Amino acid sequence: MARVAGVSQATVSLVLGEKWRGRVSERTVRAVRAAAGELGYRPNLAARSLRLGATRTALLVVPALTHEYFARVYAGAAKVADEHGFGVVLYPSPAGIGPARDPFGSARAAIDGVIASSMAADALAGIGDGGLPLVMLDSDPDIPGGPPTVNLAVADGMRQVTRHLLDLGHRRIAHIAADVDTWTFRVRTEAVTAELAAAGVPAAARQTSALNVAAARDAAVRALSAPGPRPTALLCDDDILAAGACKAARALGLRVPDDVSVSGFDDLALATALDPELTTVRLPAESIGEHGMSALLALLAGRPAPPVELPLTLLPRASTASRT
Amino acid sequence: MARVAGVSQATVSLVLGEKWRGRVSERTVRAVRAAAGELGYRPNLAARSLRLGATRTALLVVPALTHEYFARVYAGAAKVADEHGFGVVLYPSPAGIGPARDPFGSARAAIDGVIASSMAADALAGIGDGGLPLVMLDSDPDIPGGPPTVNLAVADGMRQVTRHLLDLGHRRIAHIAADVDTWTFRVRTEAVTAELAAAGVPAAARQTSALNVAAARDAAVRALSAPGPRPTALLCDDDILAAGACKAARALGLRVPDDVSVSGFDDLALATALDPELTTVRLPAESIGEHGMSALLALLAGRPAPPVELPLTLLPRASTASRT
DNA sequence: CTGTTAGCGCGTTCAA
DNA sequence: TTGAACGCGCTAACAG
Repeated sequence: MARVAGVSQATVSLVLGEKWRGRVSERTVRAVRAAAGELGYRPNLAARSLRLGATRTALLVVPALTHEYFARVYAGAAKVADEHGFGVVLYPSPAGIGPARDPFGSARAAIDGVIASSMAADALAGIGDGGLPLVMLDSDPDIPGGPPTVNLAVADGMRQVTRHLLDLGHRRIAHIAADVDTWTFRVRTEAVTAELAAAGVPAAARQTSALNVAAARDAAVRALSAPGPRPTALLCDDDILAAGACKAARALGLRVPDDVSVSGFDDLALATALDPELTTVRLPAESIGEHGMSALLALLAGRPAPPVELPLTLLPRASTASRT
Repeated sequence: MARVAGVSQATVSLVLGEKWRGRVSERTVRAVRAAAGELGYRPNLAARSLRLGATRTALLVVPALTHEYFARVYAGAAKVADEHGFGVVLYPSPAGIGPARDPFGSARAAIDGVIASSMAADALAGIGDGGLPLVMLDSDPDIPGGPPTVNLAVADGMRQVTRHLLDLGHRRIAHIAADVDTWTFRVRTEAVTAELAAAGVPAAARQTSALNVAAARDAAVRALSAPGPRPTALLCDDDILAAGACKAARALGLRVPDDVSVSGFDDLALATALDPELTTVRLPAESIGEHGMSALLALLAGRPAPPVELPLTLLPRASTASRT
């Protein structure tokens, strides 16, 4: 207690709470601040939370922390949270390799609200959303009256890649799809199908794969060695899948992009680590984190949080080329 | 308040705290539990923390969340934390692109202890280590009387790679070193130097590089096009650097591993995404997280936490081959 | 075996 | 302008 610090106690609260407009004298304020500095005073968060009923902490639920995308979403959310005196704690959902089942057991900090990223709607039911303010990132926006959403223009991004391949003259395009049942991946498949149909090109042969390099390699081998004319382009749902596709091509003696073009999605660090560098679509991951946190903040303040949709940009690089 | 739930209040505390061995009757216990279920009762963490003076939460400080290694350390730490009713909150240190300066502002949950991973000793001074129990991961163990440490046998790992290249017949080995001033990287350089000297092989030409692919590529180009005989192997401090090295080789018209061998360190997902797959050293990331949390738990319980050193294993893959 | 009481550190309201 | 008193929800000690 900084009452040793000269004057009183409630005064301290006023000063450190910046609420002394016309209540405390300048001199006293300086005294309190000095004392607080000397004693290295730290307000007790637990007591403050108890009194205020709020913890100024948000929970970010992600399917898997090891995917670079979510680390960037976290960074974005943490940035704007910090600007408002909020904290963010991570909860890697059990759907991934996640350790715990209950966020209130794992990230046991008390929580004012939840931000869920790229989660299946039902996986979220497990979360203790007992009336907690909730914002959904990169999720199905079609729920009327549902929580506020911050979305990526995933469909448009996928359309851009498809068109890019089409423009390069490709007509036999295989789609390496992630077999993850979330909105973000369902939309990708739909967009590819629709865009191809609109161009009057035969529907893509589709192979599904788990989200890892080895599985993607196998899927791509299947796509490339299927009966009938060989695809000239492999359109992948994710950079990780694209990495597997490149390996598959090489294993079959095909060169990228000379014999087969490969495109990714996400623009992970991986995309430029590969050789040739991956044509892919950049996702504004930090930005979606920032918008998500802003929406949650709005919710907590009782303000409405209008839905947001963030644009994606195609990054043509060396892994795609004209059909020769 | 679950006192509406039948009996009393302190009784509830006992029941939910599993401390009613010979204090409360079976019947009452059932009544309390039923009521708690009906009312969807959630103990208030803030109040509990206030009363107990402990938050059962640990802070994990990492240099950068986007590096897959730290995500895995977190997963390990979170796993054992959860087993003990603890939570883990992440604090990406400002040294990286991190958002905030003060962990008590950013990850504002109150903290019982701190686990610092791969941090420079001085960067840690900024952390509010005001007498907080501290465990250091993958850090300089040479501080006597310092905090408990959990270390990786980094030197041994680096020795294994060096020996591997030596055994393959390489005599002109260039070292692509990360220019990050932390123990873990300093040790790598020392180990390479020592092992080469022990084998009576000329010291490695060394190029330093920031920890990203583009910088590594440039560094590797410098190493490969330096005056004098060209190195036949590129020994890299990290898989990311190795990815850059592979690109450099190819840009110079050299084949990996036929013309030049490349080795990495960390066994990231990247290592098997590349083609050829990277010879690298596997780091038991989850394991170091687990041991770190265990050590912190020991500290909090007043038990001593003996230093731990975890072994590393060499993973020979396709990016290294005999000198032809 | 069960209920009562006190106080953790803070913000706030009320009286001086 | 400031000090004193109350209560947030919980648990540990003690009284019944």
